[in-house]
Amino acid sequence: MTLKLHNTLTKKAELFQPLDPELVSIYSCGPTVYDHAHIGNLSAFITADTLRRVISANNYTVKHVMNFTDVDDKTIRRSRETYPDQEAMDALRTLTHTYGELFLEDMRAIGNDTDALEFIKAADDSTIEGMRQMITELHKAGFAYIADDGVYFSIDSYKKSGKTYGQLVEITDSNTSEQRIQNDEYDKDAAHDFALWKKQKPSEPAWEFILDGIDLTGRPGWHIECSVMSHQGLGRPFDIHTGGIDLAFPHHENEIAQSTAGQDDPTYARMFVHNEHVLVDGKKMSKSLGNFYTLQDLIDHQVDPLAFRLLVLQSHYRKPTSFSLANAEAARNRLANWRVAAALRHQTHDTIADDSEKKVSLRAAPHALLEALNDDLNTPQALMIIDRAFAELESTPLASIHRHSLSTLLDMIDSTLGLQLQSSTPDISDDQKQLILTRQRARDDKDWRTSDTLRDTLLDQGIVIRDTSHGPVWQYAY
RNA sequence: GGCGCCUUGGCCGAGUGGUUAGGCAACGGUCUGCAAAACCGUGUACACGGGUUCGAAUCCCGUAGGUGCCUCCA
Repeated sequence: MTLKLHNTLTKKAELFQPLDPELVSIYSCGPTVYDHAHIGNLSAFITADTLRRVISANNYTVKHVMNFTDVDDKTIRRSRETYPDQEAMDALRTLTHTYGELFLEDMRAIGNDTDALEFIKAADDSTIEGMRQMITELHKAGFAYIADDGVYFSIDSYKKSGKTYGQLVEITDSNTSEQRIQNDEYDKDAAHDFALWKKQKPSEPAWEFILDGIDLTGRPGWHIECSVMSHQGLGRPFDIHTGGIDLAFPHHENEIAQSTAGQDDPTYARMFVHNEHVLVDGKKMSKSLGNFYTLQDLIDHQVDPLAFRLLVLQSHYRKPTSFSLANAEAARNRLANWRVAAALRHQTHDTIADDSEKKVSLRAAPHALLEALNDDLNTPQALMIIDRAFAELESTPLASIHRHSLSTLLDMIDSTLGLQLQSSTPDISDDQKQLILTRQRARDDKDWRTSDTLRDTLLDQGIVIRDTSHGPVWQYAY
């Protein structure tokens, strides 16, 4: 079993070989916690979660770090608007804590395992201290310079040290708006130089920072946050860096530059795995276009958050996903059908009447599923395998379905795809089972009135009875 | 302007030189105490124009349309 992943650094699918076979290291760019996440944001985390699940399914132990960007322009601006009476720092903490918690709720709702993640916050004291140290080192080594509004990273110095800027996205003269190098002491030297640290502006939260005897009290730049947090969480280099494709440039490119400037090892992360966007009407879902849905919007439209997860998994992570409520409904129906199959495990047995070779797809499915996922997370292929296996179940009498085979497949689905088919379909109560038996006896006696009444009773409890030629089968009503 | 990507049947969405992807929806039929389900059947799919090839949705060139990044963005 070998796992292949597409690496943005090489633009190719590569065999995944961890630096340390005992512990795979993954860093995922997390949310900026200034507002509710929209479902486009969430889709990136579904991809990251699925990636970790698949690596785990290959029997690796994984350390998966995700950051909270809880200090930047947007969090500061929003916190001042929302809590104008609080001190700047308190307002920032209040706002980011609130949305951080809401984010975690959304994560769990869409099936992402937050317990498997280690979260690091940019505004934590230890992170800030790490950033001060890193900036100080970069400055000492000549890769950073002090301007009147902050500290900048010099891409020119970086390139002169023999490193490559433009590993993820090709940087050409024509797509940089300006690349003249002027050694002004107090200005951003080149258009692409980016801020490592920004000096405090009036009524902004700030942390002390003295560099080269100059008081630079202020706050970190965006890119340095992730370099420091990944370093603190995973060391350097680490195995896989994930994020939305929009982060490839400049964010990840800049992370690479900061983290490898002056280092002997030119590697920051071995692989970058980037997911494509969720589209609405063919356009990227974004706050600025206003064409976004939050998870709550979906719930208001009766879309199960896990159906949204299935919708995301229905398309390959490196292809855009078209979102519409109609598509969400299709995913919801597909998930409902899968839950019907999952509920069958309570109605089957470990010993089966006939062990014919009919259930080929069911038995082969767990292995085929992992094989598909190991092929650069080919979730659409994986879903097809599941559909085939479940379709086979529907035409198979309960007595001929081996419970163990079904449970094995469900375990594989839930562990790799996180669809929670089993926890969403618990067994029915003994009373309810008795009702089904009583109803069946009434049917045998052709007492339709009693049997229909009992069927309605069960329906009121959310359970649907299907009378097959092999006897009654129950499922949850959706 | 620079660097990319995309265009598959009603909708979504895999495939990527020759063999039915799959889902959702729709229509017809069988079965059924009723209901539900199930089962069987039904769709002249690969943007357009050239080229390569025994053979192209798949490779090459061009055209059209769409879209992403280059500024905060998952």
